[in-house]
Amino acid sequence: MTLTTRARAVVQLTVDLVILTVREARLQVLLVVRGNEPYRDQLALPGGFVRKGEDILDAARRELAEETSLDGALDGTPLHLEQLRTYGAPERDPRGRIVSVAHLAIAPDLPVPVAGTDARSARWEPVESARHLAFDHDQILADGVERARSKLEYTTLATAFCRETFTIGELRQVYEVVWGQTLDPRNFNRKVTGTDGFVVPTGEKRIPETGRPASLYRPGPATTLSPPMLRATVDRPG
Amino acid sequence: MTLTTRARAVVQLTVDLVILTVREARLQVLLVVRGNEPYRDQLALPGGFVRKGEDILDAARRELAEETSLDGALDGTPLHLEQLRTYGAPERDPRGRIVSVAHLAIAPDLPVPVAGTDARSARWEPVESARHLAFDHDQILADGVERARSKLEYTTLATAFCRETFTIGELRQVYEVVWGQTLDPRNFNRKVTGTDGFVVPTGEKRIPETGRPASLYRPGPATTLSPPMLRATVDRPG
DNA sequence: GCAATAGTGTCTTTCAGACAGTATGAC
DNA sequence: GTCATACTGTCTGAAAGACACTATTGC
Repeated sequence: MTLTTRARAVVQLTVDLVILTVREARLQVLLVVRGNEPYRDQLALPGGFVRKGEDILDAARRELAEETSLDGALDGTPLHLEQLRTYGAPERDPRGRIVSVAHLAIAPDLPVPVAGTDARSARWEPVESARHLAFDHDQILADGVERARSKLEYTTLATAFCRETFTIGELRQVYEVVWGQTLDPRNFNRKVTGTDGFVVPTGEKRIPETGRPASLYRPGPATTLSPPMLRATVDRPG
Repeated sequence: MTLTTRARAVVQLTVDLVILTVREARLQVLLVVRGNEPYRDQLALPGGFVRKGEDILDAARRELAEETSLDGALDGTPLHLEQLRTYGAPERDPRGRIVSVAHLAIAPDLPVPVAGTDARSARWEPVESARHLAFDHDQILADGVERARSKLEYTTLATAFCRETFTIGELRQVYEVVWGQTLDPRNFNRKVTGTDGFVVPTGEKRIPETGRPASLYRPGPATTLSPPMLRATVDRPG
């Protein structure tokens, strides 16, 4: 039952994190097993309370650093972190009125054992099989994935999924995995290298176990893509 | 000075509204003169406190209805209302820790005197001249305008600026005013009528004071545009 | 030379961008 | 017929989509 009164809501604030990566050719999300009630022993998105006097984005950065043990940066390249949206249904948390400002983080394929500073076990899970999460985290995850998918279209976000340097093939795999569709390597190559400031060649090559070495690139100065990358759109009428 | 402690933040929640419309061939925003401290007698975005037990979106709807005297709907067409982003810098409000969930609302050119239910004077102001607002509302307004601009590209949001029925010329004016650039009427017409589900003809015509009558349309079922409308992009490198 | 992966060139089609003239209604 | 506004048709250029072969390395 929901009671609405004239009284002002007084709430506690949390940040929740949708941390996405591409691992083993799948889009995966970082989940934790909750150590406390409510939803004890259930899977949830990492997150925590905003502290008194702490900025919301700082709180998200703090949680991200704790969960990924990376201080929010990898080899000097800061992880992508942006506010996603705020979830504040009155009954979303049984402990009381707790409003969560969800954030979206994009990480390269990190060293496998991602250990949080606390004893909670953190693990990567493919987004399709990440279901029945605690609270309204199914919804938050879905919104985060959708945001990532659409930002690949008109921004250079895809490079945030890659390590400091990467091959065009790796970048293409990011698109293929996040969008769930295959892309023509020739057309992709033409588009990426023909878009000013998307990627810049390092001049070096990565030698694979077998096959021809691939040229390495690093992210360019551009942040937006125009014209955008196009994916086969699924239009859902109102 | 900002003090960060281990203690959890306890905050009050507000909703602020960026209500945009196209009036007199300009993009305008609804502003109110604050009746109370802080920032008394200064211009601000309309908004108010979320009530105990009240959902955030409901609070935004309530404030929107109060400010526009339209109960969130015009002739049965609900006004467009979406969450924009959350602003929670610790010092953003001198009264204490108050976190604001800003929303973006799009309205057609409403009947001129927009009177709030309370005695505060509300008025339309062109977005370029809406400066020096209370709190961090300059930033919120800028973010709202930017959101509206970019959503015109890949969604059918532009119809939310129009009344129940509209001419292609009126729709084009929305794009021109919001983007601040002129568009070729022939190319615009071809694009809009050629995009499936964007607009549907009503079969009626609007007879102007002078000149040839224009065909009327109403919004179609499509919500996203693909391929998107393109505006001349200003790329800002990272 | 064989296996494995990287990388490229051309044709076709679609669509954006530029541009000027015709149509319809009121007076 | 004049004024004012609505509306349309064609050409051009850019870029997406489809498609198959060559290049480089380790073995």
